[in-house]
Amino acid sequence: MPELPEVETIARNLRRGTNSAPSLIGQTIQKARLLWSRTLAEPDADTFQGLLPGQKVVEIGRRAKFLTITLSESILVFHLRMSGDLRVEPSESPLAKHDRMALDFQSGWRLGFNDTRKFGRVWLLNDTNSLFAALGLEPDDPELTPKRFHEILQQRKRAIKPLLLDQHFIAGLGNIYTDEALFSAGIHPLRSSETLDQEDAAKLLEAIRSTLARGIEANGASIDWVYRGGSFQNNFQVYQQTGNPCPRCGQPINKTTVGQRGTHFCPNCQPLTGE
DNA sequence: ACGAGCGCCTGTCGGC
DNA sequence: TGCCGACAGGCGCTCG
Repeated sequence: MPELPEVETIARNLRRGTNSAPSLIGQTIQKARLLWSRTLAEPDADTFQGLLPGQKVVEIGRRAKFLTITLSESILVFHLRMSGDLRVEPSESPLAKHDRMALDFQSGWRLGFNDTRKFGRVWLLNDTNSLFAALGLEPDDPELTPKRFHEILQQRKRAIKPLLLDQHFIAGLGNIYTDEALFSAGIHPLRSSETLDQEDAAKLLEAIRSTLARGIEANGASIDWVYRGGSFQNNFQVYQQTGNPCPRCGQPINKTTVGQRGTHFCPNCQPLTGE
C-alpha cells in the first residue's frame, strides 16, 4: 500500500496522536508479541521480544517508505510494503484479523502492525546505517536541485517510470504517485531518462514534489480495504482512471504495463515521441 | 546497466 | 451461485 505520503501520515499520527489515540512519544513498552514469524527481519524472535520491554519511545520518523520508531536503546523500523498498517488501540481490545506484531505499552494502549499480505517487515536495530545506506535522496531534499536531478537522469539510460520507482535512485515514490507525477509533468512513462532536457527534468522534479505534497495534505490515499483515513484517491488524475477523459485534454486515459506495473497515462498529453 | 520473470501472501473483482 | 484467473499501493532475487 503505502508510499511516502501514507507512511508520512502514519508517522505523524503516531507522533501527534489522533482523536481516538494518544501520541506514542514518551510511552514505555511493557511487552512485545510477534504473531507471524516472517514479519520480523532482524533479530530473532526471542531477542526481539526480550529487548523491547522497558524501552521508551523517543522519536518517530520516516525515511523513504520506512517508518522509524527511535527507542531509548534501539531503533524499531517498519516497512509496510503492499498492505501494512500501524494502529493504536486499547490493549484490551481483541487483536485484529491480520495483526502480525503487537507492542503493549504500560499506558494500556497497544501498537498493532496489521498486514494482510504478510509482505511487511520489522527490524530492531542499533542504527539504520546499513539498512538505509543504498537509498536515494528524499524528493524534498534541498540537495536535489533541478540541475542535480538532470545530471543523475543523464547518467542513466532507463525508462523513466521504473527509474522513479527505484528506491536507490530517488526514495519514496510508488506506483500511484509516479503515474500522477509523470502525468503532471507531461512525460511518457517509457521515455528514456537521458532524453530529458534540463527543462523536462525541472518540470518533473516540481511535479514529483507537488504531487507528494498534495498527497500528504490529503493524508494519503485510501483504496479498497487497505489504509483508511486519506482522501487523495479523490484527486487521482490518471491512476485507476482508465477510459475516463483526461482532465487536461479530454482524451481517454490509457492503461498499459511498464516494468510489470499497471501504468496509467494520457497518450495525448504524455507523448513518447516528438521531442 | 537494464529489463523480464518470479516469489512472497491474501483478498477482491469480473467473466463464464 | 461457484469457480478461476487477473490483479493489487513493494521489493529482492536470478537470469540473459
